[in-house]
Amino acid sequence: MEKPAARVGIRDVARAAGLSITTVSWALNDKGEVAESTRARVKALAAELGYRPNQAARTLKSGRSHVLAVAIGHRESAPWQETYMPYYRSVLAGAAIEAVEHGHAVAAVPVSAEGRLSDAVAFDGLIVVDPVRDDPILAECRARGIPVVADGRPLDEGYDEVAIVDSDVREPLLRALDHMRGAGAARPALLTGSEHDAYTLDTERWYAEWCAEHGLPEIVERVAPDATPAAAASALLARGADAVHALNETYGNAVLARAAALSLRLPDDLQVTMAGERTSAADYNGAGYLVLDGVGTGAAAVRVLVRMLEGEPPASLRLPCDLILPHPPAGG
Amino acid sequence: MEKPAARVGIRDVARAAGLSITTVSWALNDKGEVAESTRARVKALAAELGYRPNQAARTLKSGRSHVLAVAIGHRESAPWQETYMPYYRSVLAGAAIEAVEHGHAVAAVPVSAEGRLSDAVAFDGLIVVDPVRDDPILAECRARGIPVVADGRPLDEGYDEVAIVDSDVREPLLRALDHMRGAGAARPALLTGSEHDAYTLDTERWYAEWCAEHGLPEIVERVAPDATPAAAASALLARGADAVHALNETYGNAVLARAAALSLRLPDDLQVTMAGERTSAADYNGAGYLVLDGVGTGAAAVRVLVRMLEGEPPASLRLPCDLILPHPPAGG
DNA sequence: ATCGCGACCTAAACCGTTTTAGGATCGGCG
DNA sequence: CGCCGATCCTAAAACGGTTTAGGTCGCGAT
Repeated sequence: MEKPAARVGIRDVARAAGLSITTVSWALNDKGEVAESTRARVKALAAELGYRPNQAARTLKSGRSHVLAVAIGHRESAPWQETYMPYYRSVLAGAAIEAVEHGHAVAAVPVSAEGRLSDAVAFDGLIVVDPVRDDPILAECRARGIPVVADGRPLDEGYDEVAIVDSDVREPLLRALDHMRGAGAARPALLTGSEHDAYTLDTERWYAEWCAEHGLPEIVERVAPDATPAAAASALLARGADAVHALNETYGNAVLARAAALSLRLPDDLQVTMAGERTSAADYNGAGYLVLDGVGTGAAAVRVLVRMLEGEPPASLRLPCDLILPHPPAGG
Repeated sequence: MEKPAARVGIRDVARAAGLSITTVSWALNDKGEVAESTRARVKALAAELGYRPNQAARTLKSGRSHVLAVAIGHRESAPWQETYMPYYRSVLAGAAIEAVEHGHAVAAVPVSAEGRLSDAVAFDGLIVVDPVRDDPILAECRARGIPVVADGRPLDEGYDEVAIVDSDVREPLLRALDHMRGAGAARPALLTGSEHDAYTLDTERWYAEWCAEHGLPEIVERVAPDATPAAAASALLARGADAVHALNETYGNAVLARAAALSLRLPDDLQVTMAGERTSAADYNGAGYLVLDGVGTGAAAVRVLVRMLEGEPPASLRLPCDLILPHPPAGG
């Protein structure tokens, strides 16, 4: 009943057309010198036969797989899953959607615990989210000559061949802090994490600089790798913070949850801002958001990477980062 | 300065070892009859030389690319991006992580507007999220003999070769409705969407059956393809609903936002449940959640698909779906 | 008639693996 | 001595495209 459905290859098309496979290949790819009539006939015939070129063969010959990889993992812990994965998967989805426009596909490729890229799948270029210090992935790509786009500045020096795509967080962060101070915050705090990436380190530094500039005490609570954000949020509020900026939504929501448990009212009793995606939660929960557009970042990374694959030099890109302040109280 | 970094291939290893490429291939892949000492020597040498097998060649020969595709798109509208993409990308991320365990990579492959799968990348099997009626993707995969796992039951009959992975929503949905009724809801409503997939249609049917069973009026508001969830949420509350179940988080958050704007208190003035991921927002916003575990679903789909690729018959899988009821009021 | 050239097409090499089919060497046994 | 089987290894044929290096033909110019 079921035919083996033998795949139709270029040889089948050539045989049916009474032509050589060279001519068929040329006709289908708009290359070489082929009579226009022949070209049209071959194309029609290929469509009729349901010819689909074998991508593996194509890749083998051309060296181009049209796959862009997004490195996943190197943080396999539960905290990573909970805290970083939301952003990571937005980047992945944004990259996937953008890649379509450029005739590429995006693959999530694993990174082993030791930081080696899986060679389970062939890819032309790589997107790395939040490189860490002494990042083994960057080193490997350099050795293998793989074009890389990093989302977030590499901490290691000398990676000139790596293009950087990141969000301009500094300015909106300062505005958020200014806003909370302007609204009366005397003890604005920072809820941060334990990752050693540029985003975390920069946020901490900018917060510290801002505190120094305004003569305010630094109140920093760090979520330890094996601790919960809820615990850190509790500790922070116990230290008398009357405003909190959280590094990400997981941490920010932990603060909101703790505030709700303590029956604190936003923004009168406590002000909260966090970095995170623009979600519909921003419409009702009374917190301010530094909008990190993961989808847009993934898309931008793909655009940059595609240009690099076309031979252009690495061109970094800084994305604007919006600040959404909490809605005024209803009826106000 | 920059060496061409000529890729080292199996021939280079063979030459260095003074062996044939066959022996090297066998030694590295633990196949064939190779002296154990030789095998070890070859492996060491390959590692030393930095040999990485060319996946395209491997795929060409074996017919296996070790890439699992997740079909993306077929809904390119802005509402899709806002409402469905969050779930979609959870599935994608979950699939990507699980695939690692099985030596596979996951690629997001585009579907053209006409519903044809891109052939930009080779893959061994496909995961389709929420197939629609007369789904062209399913038809194409059948024609091409590609193994498929559907997240959500296909609406078309006769796709026996397609394995189904979905969440068991019915039971927790009924419990959520019962809970709201038990807490005093006289006009429990449904905020639903316009997609023609099993999840949407089933939810609507179960709600209707539940209303009939309890002699309650059906209050259904549907977010039209070109309308905003906010408008639908407003309309729903204007119709006097005192409890709402929302089809997804985007819709549910629209209800919460509207409730906040009207200064309605949860759960006294309004009860809200929604289907969605278990996010940290559930800890503070007073709504109940039907936990749709997109990450877990993606992972399960990969497991099922991998087994199919190993030759086993399609085995469908139903995932349990938790119901998280709102936290009791603080201090209660 | 012959040459040159453009237009169109083809045979065969090539990409880097895996796999098939078949050596070579050696010890043991009749 | 000759044969056999076990053991370890190799030459060459795939896999399915793209590309290189021609080949043939017809026609206008010499």
